[in-house]
Amino acid sequence: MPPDRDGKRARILEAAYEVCRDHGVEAARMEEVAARAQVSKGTLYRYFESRGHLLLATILDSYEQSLPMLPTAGAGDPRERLAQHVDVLVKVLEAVMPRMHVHYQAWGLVANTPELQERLYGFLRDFHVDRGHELVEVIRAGQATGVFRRDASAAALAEGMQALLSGFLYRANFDPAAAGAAQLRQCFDALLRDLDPDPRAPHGGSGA
Amino acid sequence: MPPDRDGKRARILEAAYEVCRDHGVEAARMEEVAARAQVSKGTLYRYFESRGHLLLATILDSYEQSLPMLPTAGAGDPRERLAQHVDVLVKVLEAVMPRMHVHYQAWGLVANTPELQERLYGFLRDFHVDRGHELVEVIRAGQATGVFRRDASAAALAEGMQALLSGFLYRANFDPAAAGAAQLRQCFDALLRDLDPDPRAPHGGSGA
Amino acid sequence: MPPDRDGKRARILEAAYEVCRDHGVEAARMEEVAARAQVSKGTLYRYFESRGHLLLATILDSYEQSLPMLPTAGAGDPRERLAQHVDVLVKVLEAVMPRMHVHYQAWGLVANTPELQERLYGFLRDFHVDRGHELVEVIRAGQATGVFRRDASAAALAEGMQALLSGFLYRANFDPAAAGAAQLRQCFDALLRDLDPDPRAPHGGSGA
Amino acid sequence: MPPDRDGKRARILEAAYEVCRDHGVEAARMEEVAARAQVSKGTLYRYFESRGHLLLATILDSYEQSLPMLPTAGAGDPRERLAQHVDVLVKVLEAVMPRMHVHYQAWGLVANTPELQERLYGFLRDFHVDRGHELVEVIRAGQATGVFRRDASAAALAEGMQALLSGFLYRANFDPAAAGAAQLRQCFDALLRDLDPDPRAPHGGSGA
DNA sequence: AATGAATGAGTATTCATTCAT
DNA sequence: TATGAATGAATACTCATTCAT
Repeated sequence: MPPDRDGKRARILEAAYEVCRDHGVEAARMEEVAARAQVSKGTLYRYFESRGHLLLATILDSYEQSLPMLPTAGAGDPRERLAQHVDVLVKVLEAVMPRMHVHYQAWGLVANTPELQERLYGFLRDFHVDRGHELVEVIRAGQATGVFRRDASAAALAEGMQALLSGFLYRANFDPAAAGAAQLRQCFDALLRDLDPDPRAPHGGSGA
Repeated sequence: MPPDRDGKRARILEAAYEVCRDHGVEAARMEEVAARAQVSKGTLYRYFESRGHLLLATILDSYEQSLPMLPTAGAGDPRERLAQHVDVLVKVLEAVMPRMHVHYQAWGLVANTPELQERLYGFLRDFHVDRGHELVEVIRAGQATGVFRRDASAAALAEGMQALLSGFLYRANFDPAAAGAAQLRQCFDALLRDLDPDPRAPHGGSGA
Repeated sequence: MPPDRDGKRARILEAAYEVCRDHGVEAARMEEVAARAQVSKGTLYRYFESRGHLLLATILDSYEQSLPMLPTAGAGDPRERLAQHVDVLVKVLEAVMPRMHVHYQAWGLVANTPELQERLYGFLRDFHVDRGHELVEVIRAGQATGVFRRDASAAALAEGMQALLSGFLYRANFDPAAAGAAQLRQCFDALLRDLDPDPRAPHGGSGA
Repeated sequence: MPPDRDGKRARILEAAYEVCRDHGVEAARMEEVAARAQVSKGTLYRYFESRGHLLLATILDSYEQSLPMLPTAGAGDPRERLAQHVDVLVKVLEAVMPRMHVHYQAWGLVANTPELQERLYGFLRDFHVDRGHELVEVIRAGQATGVFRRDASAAALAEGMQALLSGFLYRANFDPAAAGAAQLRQCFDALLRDLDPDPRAPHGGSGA
């Protein structure tokens, strides 16, 4: 793990992503990655322990790069903050979708290397858990102030929101037309109507 | 593709699934599949064009085997029929979850073979579309009879239900505790509360 | 370890020996061995676990092939039997000498593989121990009948004979002129004069 | 080849020997040698042309270091001088034995480089020839004064002594228990008994 | 002189696929 | 039809050596 003198590490990751995108993760050859990054094969191994480490790093890096900034959890109208979250999740769909083909191939990559598998799983777990906490917090804030129905399960809704996003990303792989941003937004609206205070009032969400 | 004299084809598929489950899809070797199926390697190629074809068939077969019977779309109380659908989807989660690792690992393999990719994607697309139609039909039936809120978007709810299931299956890979049947059911409940008839008149909310 | 249908195993060992002789053991490449044996690289691995196993087998096989038949330990004049042993050891020198360059390279080959090292060491140990027992037996027989001096140490002489041979083989590597058969025979004569019964009588050995 | 400012050359040779001893000659990497010698890899190449040259120098240096001072050929009782030689050879066995593994492993490496092979072989040849001359001289001196039997072949005995030592060093590699100092001394005794003056007149035995 | 980052040639091994029996 | 021995393409990784700093 050298201190990355000339942005080599970044160049390698970029090159590796391109190769994965063009040929598939499994078919990505170290030689081509090196050539695209304009470094030698040996240099690849100064920055990454093995092909598996490089490719997983590439995928995770690509994942993070494609994630828009999450809304900073601040004080404000919970309804507005939740709407911001919805906006972000929809943007995540749009940003990550083009890279889903590469991301999904990570599952095959890590299957035979416990260390890599644990890294991938840990990354995804942490990501979901963190985002889940934020969502729960926003919902609870709204329930506290009475703008959200108090009987609704904040946990279930937070998980549901994330599952909707994941489900759309999954489907985008093989049916992009059915997994668009507008459709996801509609699903969020339907799900979050559960938060409308009784007696049913118009939902002030981000609906079109 | 001989007509499967002695159940050999099924034996091969079962053996292939077991090998994939035990060693990972990528590490599944034809030799071991043949040995487990008690046939020779040559025989494998009488039933399947290539390793990729066998693996894809294994995934699809395993997918189909793990799907409980979908409720036959019949006439009945739409609320009850929808509840049956929910039950089935939850059961699908439980049935498919143990096989998700294998399913996901196949992604990278088929990605390198356009023919196989199209077959996998087509299968999944059709599967989702068919199930989506059934769900929409049930919801529309309920809306027609007035037991479901008419302003709700049947399409969005149908897609949302499927996305929730897919999202849970995705998350079950790396965080099984967070993706259990009870949690999925809660999400369905929250989402489908959107169908509760509005005591008041429609007000032109965010529905399409 | 297949039953060696067409003498393939022998062909491979022969080819491997030739490659080792021509390029050195360390530089022997599997590809060239396969080409010379007129089999594919894959076939090499059906007969030998690894390059190391193949090369060690080659060296040991070559060692055994170059060993003349040892005199059958039978009843007879111990002096004559001992002379036969001397003849054999001298023949061993002549037979093994051309292969010493290859044999000595075995030491580098096995250094990093405990299994192979143990095999090589065991082979050499057994070989020396067995031959040592035969020599000791012959000398003791002569001492029993009085044709050999009883105070001589049979064990020391047996070990000395073998050490002389090994020492000549060692020296033959870098100074073949100094390690010829005639010189070895002279050394044996000098050493075995220790067996002449006192008072000193002419030694009836194999001296020229 | 700088004049070895700070004992760097010696440090490098010592480090190289240790690495060879610990990991085997073939597995000895320049990087680790440099690290142990606390110099950079580049410095290694200021003192030694190549890895092969360094390794050969290491072997030869180690060989010379492990040799106790040979008895200075002076005037004195030839029997005593010969006994001193025997003592030295036995000490050589003890001193060199621990390093034999390294010495032997070098064989395969130098075999691939004619220049290095010739240097190693020349070194060993010279070493044996020089020592042989000393031994012959001592024996001849004793024969001249009559303390050694005149018919004995000084050349054969000198070669025999060296061969015994080499043979013991060889065997020590794989059967240390059988190649101890006491056993070597016994062999020397048996061989050199050939020098005992014959109480009776020479009878034209096998001597040259 | 010293450093150590970068280079890139070199090769054992695997395993899907074939085809003679 | 079934077999399984034989094939051989394909590739990650190492490490001696160099040379810009």
